[in-house]
Order: sequence, then structure tokens, then C-alpha cells
Amino acid sequence: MSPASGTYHHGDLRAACLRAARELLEEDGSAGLSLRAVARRAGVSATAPYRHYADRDALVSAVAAQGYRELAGHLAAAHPSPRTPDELAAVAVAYVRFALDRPALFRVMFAEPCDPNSEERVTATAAISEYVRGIVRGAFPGADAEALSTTVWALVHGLAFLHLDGKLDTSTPDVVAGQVRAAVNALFTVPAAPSQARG
Amino acid sequence: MSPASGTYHHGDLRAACLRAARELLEEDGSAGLSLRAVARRAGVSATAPYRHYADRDALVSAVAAQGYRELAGHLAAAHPSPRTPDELAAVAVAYVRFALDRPALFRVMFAEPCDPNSEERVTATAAISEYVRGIVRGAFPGADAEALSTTVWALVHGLAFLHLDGKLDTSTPDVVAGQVRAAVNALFTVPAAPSQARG
DNA sequence: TGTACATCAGTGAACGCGCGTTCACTGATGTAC
DNA sequence: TGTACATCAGTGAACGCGCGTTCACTGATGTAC
Repeated sequence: MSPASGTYHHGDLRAACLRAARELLEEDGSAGLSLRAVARRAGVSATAPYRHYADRDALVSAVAAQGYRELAGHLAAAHPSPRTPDELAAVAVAYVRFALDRPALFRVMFAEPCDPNSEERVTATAAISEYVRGIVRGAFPGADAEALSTTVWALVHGLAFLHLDGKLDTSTPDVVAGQVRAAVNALFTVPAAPSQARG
Repeated sequence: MSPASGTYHHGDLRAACLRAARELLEEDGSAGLSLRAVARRAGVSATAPYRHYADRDALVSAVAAQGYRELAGHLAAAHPSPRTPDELAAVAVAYVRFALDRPALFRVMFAEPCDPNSEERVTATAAISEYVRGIVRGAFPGADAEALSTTVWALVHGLAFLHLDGKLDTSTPDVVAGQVRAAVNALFTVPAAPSQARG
């Protein structure tokens, strides 16, 4: 029998570090994400994580990559292939909710330049990017997919950050969802041209 | 004669600290923004800044507040009261350009929760928020101003961050401006409803 | 089954670092008379 | 104009801290025979 389910020393320190990092991130913000703190929380000596991560950046990139994969999962769960404005709004709500439920993780994912040395992170980043574009392409098959997908992604991404920074009311999940739906809906009801059209 | 134009000891350490902080920010990112580094760059002892800022947070908030005021200035310079899609796009381009020209400052302004203890920062934040909403209200006087202004701001804010994080091509200012204009324009040409309308 | 060995995950002491902040101080400037 | 004094911007030593990272090590596990 291979050591598949067995434990080897700690057992699975790599995963434990990731878990500890996620916890620290939400408790103390990204400033609290140090290798030493992660080791401490995993109940292991300060240098043990070096067996699994080359340095602090590698750990951070692994956390970010995991975040990207989870985000993709949440979007797919909201609706695998939205076609109507309501379906698209549901995906948008899931995106913003993800950000609000894991604010520090979301900031790490997007508010730091992506380390190009982490293949895992680069891959996960590209995947989420492609995923979002795919959704919009599916929703608007005839339109200029490139420009439109950028528009929709930017809109949703901006909504996430404005909520995160307290620029918009985040008192309850329903309030947030309502705002996101309204914003996405507004996209489909913008006057054909600004004010001069209304004389 | 009052000490209006005179120098008193350093002269104007408060402003010098702000200047040093801005430089450090763009050189080393927000991690490099320490009180000690600021003092060093201003050519002053490590503790001198405490005469002008209660603590590190106070300095950071002052930097952010200055950034908000500058951003408002840049937007107004692009167009004081946009009415057409092109005019609105010009303001959007100015917003994104501001972010790309001062990436670390922009991140400090938006990627950290606003410290509610800094009256200056809270004021500047509220001002830019109100300013952006005012612009959109002016451009769409008849529409649902609240939802629409959120939509437009989120779109532009999202464009800024996606560019900042390398999710969109930032190779030249013209390329960026083109993308922003396209996205804003897409806002006015979205199909009335997604794909089922095209059968 | 038992022994010898190789592997390598985790240890713990140690390094040098820059940080925020305190404190008692010094010394240049401004002001009252 | 000159002197005594008050103010307060800037100093410099010192504190304790947590950090990333190195290094030689130990000791549990897996493997070859």
C-alpha cells in the first residue's frame, strides 16, 4: 500500500500551511500572513514550511491560486452558463459575495501584482480570466465578445471592490445582491445615448 | 512679517514627508512606506515625523487623501461636465490613467479599508464618491441616477484594477485608452437583452 | 521476518534586519517687555 | 535695541518586536536485500 492515506511526520503540512494562511489572512489581513505565523498556527517549527514552499512569495501565490480556483467554482455553482440578464446577475452576485466573504483573500488575489514566477498562480489567473470571458461570450454570442466581456467583468470586479471598500452599502447580503442585480440590469437599460438624447 | 514664506527648522516637514511618502510608494510599493523610510528620505531623524503625524496610519491616510484630491482634479481636467458618450469616456480614460500612472498610490487609496479615524481621508473619500456620482447624474439626468452612477463608477473602477493587475493589455497609453473607450461605449450598445433575443 | 541503509520532513539555534514608538534632550525661532 | 523667556521642531539613544532565511542536526519512515 502506498502512503496515500497515511501520515508522514506531520501528515500533510503543505495543506495545513495553506489552511493556516487562509485563517490568518481573514483574521489579521494580508499583513498578518507571515511564514512564521503560518508555521506557528500549523503547530510546527518556524522553518518547517520551507520544506514545502521556497519562500514567502511561494506561499502567497499558492493561497491566491487556491482562491482563483474557488472563485471559479462559486461562479459555476451560481449558474454554469448564464443566458438571461437574471442568470448573468446571479453570477455577478456570486462574484461579489465571494469577495465580501473573503475580503483579505480577494485583496491578495487582485490587489497585488501577480507574481510571474508562480506557474500555479499564473495558470489559475489565466483560467479565471478565460472563464469570465467565456461566460460573457456565451451570454452575448452575436455581440463584440471581446469588448463586451471586458465591460461586464470590469463592472462586476468594480462592484466587488467598491463594496469591499465601503463605498457601497454592505449591511446585509440581500442589500448587496440587490445592488449588484440593479447594476447589471442597468447595463441592459442604459439610454441609447446620454443626456442630449433627452433634450 | 509672519513666518508665511520663511522656513522654521526644516521648513515644511509635513509637506516633505508627504512628498517622500509618495516617492517611496511608487518606488517600493506600499510595503516600503514606513515612517522611518520617510524620515530618512526627508533627511531628518526617525522620530521627527511624529511632530506632524500621530502615527504611521495618519501618514498613510494623509497620502490617500491627497491622492483622492488629485484624482478629482484629473477627472475635472478631462471634462468638467461630460454629456456625450465620448466626453464620459474621456473622464473614464483619465480615471484609469491616473491609476496606471500611480499604481501604488491608487492601491493605497482603494485597496485598504479606509481608516475612519482620519477625518481628512473620510472627507476626501466622500468627496470623490459624490463627484463621480454627480458626473453620471449630469450625463443621465432622466435615468435612475443612483443605480446608473454605481454602474458607471464600478465599470471604470473595475477597468482601472484589471489594467493594474495585468488582466488587460497596458503596453501603451493609447491601447489602454482604446480599451476604456470601447468598454464605456459598449455600455451604450449592449443588446437590449442577452442571447435569447438573437434566437 | 529482520537488519542496514537512504531519504527527507521537521527542529531549534542563530543571523541580521527594519520597524513603530517612547523618552529626555537640545537648540533655533518667536515674543514680551 | 537688547535681554529674558517660552515655545516647540527636530535629535538620538533605546526599547522590544516579528520577520525571512541559513544551517547543521535529528529522528521517523520507507526500502533493498
